[in-house]
Amino acid sequence: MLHPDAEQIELSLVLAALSDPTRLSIIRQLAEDGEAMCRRLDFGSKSNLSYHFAKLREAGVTRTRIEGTARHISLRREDLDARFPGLLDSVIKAAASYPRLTTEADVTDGA
Amino acid sequence: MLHPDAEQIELSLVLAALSDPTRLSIIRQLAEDGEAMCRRLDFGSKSNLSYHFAKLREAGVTRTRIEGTARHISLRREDLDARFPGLLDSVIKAAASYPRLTTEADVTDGA
DNA sequence: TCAATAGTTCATCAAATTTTGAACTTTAAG
DNA sequence: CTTAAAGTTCAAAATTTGATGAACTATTGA
Repeated sequence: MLHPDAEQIELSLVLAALSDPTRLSIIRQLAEDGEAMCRRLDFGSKSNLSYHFAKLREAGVTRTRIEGTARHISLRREDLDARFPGLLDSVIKAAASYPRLTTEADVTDGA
Repeated sequence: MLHPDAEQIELSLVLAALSDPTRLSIIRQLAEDGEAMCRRLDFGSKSNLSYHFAKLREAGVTRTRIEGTARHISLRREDLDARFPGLLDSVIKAAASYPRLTTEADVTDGA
């Protein structure tokens, strides 16, 4: 479970991580909800979601916290703001036009 | 020679266009010099440079002005600022760490 | 202990990206 | 008209990316 140091975060990797529509949907969800768990997202296959989360994490865009068997994913806002001021905010605003990946669970239970 | 309208510019295409190190070098050069001509850039092959310029142009990041046989490339700063406020500025600042693609010509003649 | 849950890792495959060189188009110059 | 210069376009090769299912690891609960 690798997270790059804040200083090692590389622009081209961050932009590549953010350039995929699926991952922009994830970013939107994280920006709105604060933290996401894999199982709460509607997604084709577990392994593909795992792949996208790894892309974001390895680029330094997200941090993954492990709690039991669950992974809690959040944006590395401060690290990104320090390294690339303004970048994440502008992307988050623009990502509002991408669809959410919300599960029924989110709608029906109160979490 | 297609340029998307300002309103049609798509975030994921812009981020994909900006996510390549070669193109970040081009962006840096354009931000510093205002306009670039293909022949002024040190580059492996003409066709590959043409390809990278097309990527930037088709994503809406640059505008290409034709003058005789030469192409003059410039950033679409206003269009991008209107559509994704702050995005281009933050990328330009961060792109300063990518190498220039300067030719000898730029150094020796005064253009 | 046994089974279920949550997610990772691996192999594979399809699709998209990047690079190269050759052929082509257009403009300018002699 | 002929030639050269500046780029574009096309086709082929190399690389990378993204998707899928099966096998695997680790934690939780009965």
